[in-house]
Amino acid sequence: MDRRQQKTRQAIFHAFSELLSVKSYTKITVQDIIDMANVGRTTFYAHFETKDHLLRELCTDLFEHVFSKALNVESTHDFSLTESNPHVFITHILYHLRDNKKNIIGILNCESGELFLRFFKQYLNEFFTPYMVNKECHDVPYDFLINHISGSFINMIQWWIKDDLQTTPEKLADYFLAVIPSFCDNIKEN
Amino acid sequence: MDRRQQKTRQAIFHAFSELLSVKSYTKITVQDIIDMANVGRTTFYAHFETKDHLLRELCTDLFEHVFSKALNVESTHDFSLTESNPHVFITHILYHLRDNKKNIIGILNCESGELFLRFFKQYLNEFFTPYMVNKECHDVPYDFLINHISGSFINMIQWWIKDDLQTTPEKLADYFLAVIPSFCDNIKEN
DNA sequence: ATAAAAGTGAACAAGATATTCGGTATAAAA
DNA sequence: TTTTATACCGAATATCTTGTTCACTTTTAT
Repeated sequence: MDRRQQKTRQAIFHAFSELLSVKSYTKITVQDIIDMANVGRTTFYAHFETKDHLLRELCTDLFEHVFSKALNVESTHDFSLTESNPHVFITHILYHLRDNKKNIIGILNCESGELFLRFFKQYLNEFFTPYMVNKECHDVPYDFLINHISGSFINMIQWWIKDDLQTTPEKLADYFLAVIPSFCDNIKEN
Repeated sequence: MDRRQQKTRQAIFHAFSELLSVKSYTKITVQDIIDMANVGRTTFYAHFETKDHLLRELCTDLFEHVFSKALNVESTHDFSLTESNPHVFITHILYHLRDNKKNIIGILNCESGELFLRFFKQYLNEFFTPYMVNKECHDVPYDFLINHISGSFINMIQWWIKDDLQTTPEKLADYFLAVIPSFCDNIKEN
């Protein structure tokens, strides 16, 4: 790929990321982005169809990164039977989110995280699914439960950010597992 | 208050409500609203500073209504010691939400429910607080827990709407209580 | 060296927000 | 009933944002 393309693409991503840590997504204009990225208007639209597509790609990159690492851990360890695994993975994800603090804060900060959250939830659903397969013991529908777990995770992240990421990932993972019924069994055996 | 004011205000609210059941909040323009409400542009801005303020007021009205009814039940019954109360109240709220289906769907439908959800959560926090006072038994911070419960409720509503309100309020209240640890104790004694 | 690809900036159309202003209709007070 | 205040009207306007077009320049690859 052309070196110029990479550079502009990176410049746009970087500018967008910077802006997200300052103001919320809806308030950011394309003008803001191209000013900060120092690229032409035409160039922006050559790379990204709309501002939404840019966000979409940023989210994809971010989650791909965060979850691939988490899933690497999963593949190097034999995960299916180790009882503390959910805790390990959750902690990992939280660490990676904290590393990307700058990006996610702007997206989640109070308003307009819909797109981000939809992405996030999608990844989480996929992520949590393996832990759910044999948990039909609860008297609630499967998709209600998975929705509840993923939603609770996201909700926790928002709480975390509002608290300015004071809580450690380990402690947060504890809280999460303590409050989610499906995983309670696992954690209480420790 | 001037009769004309009431009429236009009501017309705007009604138009807005109608539009919300057709298209999502962000897609609705002020032009749409004043066309449907059949009022002048100036009039709209005389009543509401911005479109956001209109939504804000609509939300306030809605929640005021929903929760006041729920709290009425609370005051007529002796709530503090009846074990099935949480279930009764939650069911009530769900019924009222279903009655206002038309309004909330447009706001929550996929995008841009931030404002609504913030309001909702605020009310829910207040609502759930009395049930929390003596529940420090869990090994998670109090505000984490209340955030988790309110968040789970909202998350459930979104699941419900996506499912086109198929589930009955009673069943949904069951699911909710089954999945929320603080209330598990109550429900399991039945 | 040259053709292909990428970037530039200015201009433009379309659509939305929010304000202004002179004039009209209506409600409440005299 | 007349008067007065105020709510409403609608057209015009300034401003902002998005997304496109076009003629031109720079960079990369062969």
